[in-house]
Amino acid sequence: MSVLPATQISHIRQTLENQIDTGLLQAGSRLPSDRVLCELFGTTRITLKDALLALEADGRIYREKHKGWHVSYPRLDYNPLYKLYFQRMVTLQNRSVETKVLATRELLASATLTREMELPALSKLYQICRLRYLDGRIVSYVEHFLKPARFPGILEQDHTKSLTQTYEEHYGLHFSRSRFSIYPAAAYGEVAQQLNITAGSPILMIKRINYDQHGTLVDCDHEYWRHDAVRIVVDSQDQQTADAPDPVPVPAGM
Amino acid sequence: MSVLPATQISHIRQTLENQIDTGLLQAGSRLPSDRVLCELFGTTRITLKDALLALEADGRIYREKHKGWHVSYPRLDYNPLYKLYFQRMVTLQNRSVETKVLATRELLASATLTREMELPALSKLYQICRLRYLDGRIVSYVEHFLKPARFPGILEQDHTKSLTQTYEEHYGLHFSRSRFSIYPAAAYGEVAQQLNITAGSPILMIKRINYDQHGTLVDCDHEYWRHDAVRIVVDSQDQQTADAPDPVPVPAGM
DNA sequence: AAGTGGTCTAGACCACCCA
DNA sequence: GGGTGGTCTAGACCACTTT
Repeated sequence: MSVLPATQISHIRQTLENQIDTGLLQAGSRLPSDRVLCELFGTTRITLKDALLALEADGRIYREKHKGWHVSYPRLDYNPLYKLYFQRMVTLQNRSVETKVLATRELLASATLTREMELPALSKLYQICRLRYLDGRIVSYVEHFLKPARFPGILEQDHTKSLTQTYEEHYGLHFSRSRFSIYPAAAYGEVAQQLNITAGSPILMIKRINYDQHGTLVDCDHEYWRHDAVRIVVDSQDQQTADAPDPVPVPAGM
Repeated sequence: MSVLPATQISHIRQTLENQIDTGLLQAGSRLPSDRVLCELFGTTRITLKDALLALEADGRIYREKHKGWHVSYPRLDYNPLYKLYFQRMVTLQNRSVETKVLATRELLASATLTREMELPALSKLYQICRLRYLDGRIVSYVEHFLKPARFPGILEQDHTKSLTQTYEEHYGLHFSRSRFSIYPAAAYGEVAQQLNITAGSPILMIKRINYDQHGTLVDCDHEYWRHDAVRIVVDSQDQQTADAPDPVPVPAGM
């Protein structure tokens, strides 16, 4: 009764999707090599790749460079309104997180950062680069940019645990406010390398700007997420934000 | 002094990106046809396509089926905490929105919807399908699912203006709370067709469940956004949500 | 009717991973 | 060293849009 797929690509996609949905292919399990799949579906590597790319775009499968295609795991719920400990957000979902520090350095703020953090020209920043593992798998590459004046000596500290916690314990700082900007993008260069994905692969970008208890902008971070690993969850219960004044009726016809 | 790109793909990508950044290619303008670009870069259509797909994943260019590649427009800021009128959110950014109603019908809730809306088995729902245009371009395909008991006769009304407004004016309803779930996905079938994109193209999925002033779940909607057309913006200013109790310190080493 | 993008074939070589 | 995925070539045919 069902309509036959119009193309080989959608046929391959639907077949694999079906095998995943019915549990024949489980989360984390590896698909056969592309040459084997080509044989299986009687097609060429390019056609097969188009089907796999569509499943990747949909977050159903993922790949690590030179290590084949795997079935994706359930997404982590990321709630931007749950401000304090990222680690706690993860453990509440019965999952585990690890953090690896890649580098800490002082640098000159780029043009984009200068704008985003409202800095004067030629400002210096501290940068902390980290890699986050969810249940043992790499899920995000994170860059923190800190205003040096507020965090003397922080580059020498241990950053494998929560940075937010370090802020509180050593600098008496807690966040009163964070501004998030979230959008789909692609990974290149260092980011793609660290996430172990092909340049040009889709990711989810999460940028965050943080203000301390005095309302002062103190740091920001750029999180590059594997796009199949996360879901943004927001609950607007009885909230009214500053930039949402009393609503005015909109003219008809809009 | 700069490192030469390792591959043709990244060379093509960087060249086009540069032309866009410097304004030589402006938002909305069409790239030359793929055969012309192949000639220009001395490569084949498949290699060129890989480069264009990477730029598409990054939201720099977009395509309409059989109509070529175009430079993307600036993203719309979408603030889930700004609850009331979507139309107003758009006009505040000095942009224009239009809505086209595609279909209205009564249907049996799917398994997924039944779970998401906490319905008993075999429930009926009203469905309203709409297409949203931002500055004249299609940006999202939206499906609303309404609990029929709460909205008698609504299928016969005009849905080209704000649905939220209709709720208020005709059914004395306003939202006290909305739960959002946002994640990257791919477009297939009806969605891809209406958005005029190729099946398997990346999109941004925004699911929303709405509660009225009595805290009762009344409707939900599924928004399929062109993934380069939107950015999620959240400001957590002094907010504490119900599912974020007093934070407990996390054991060291997490 | 001409031109465009979408799909598809049948190969090749290389870089990287693992045994 | 064998197998894998990533890159790349040089074509073909079809569906769709535009003129």
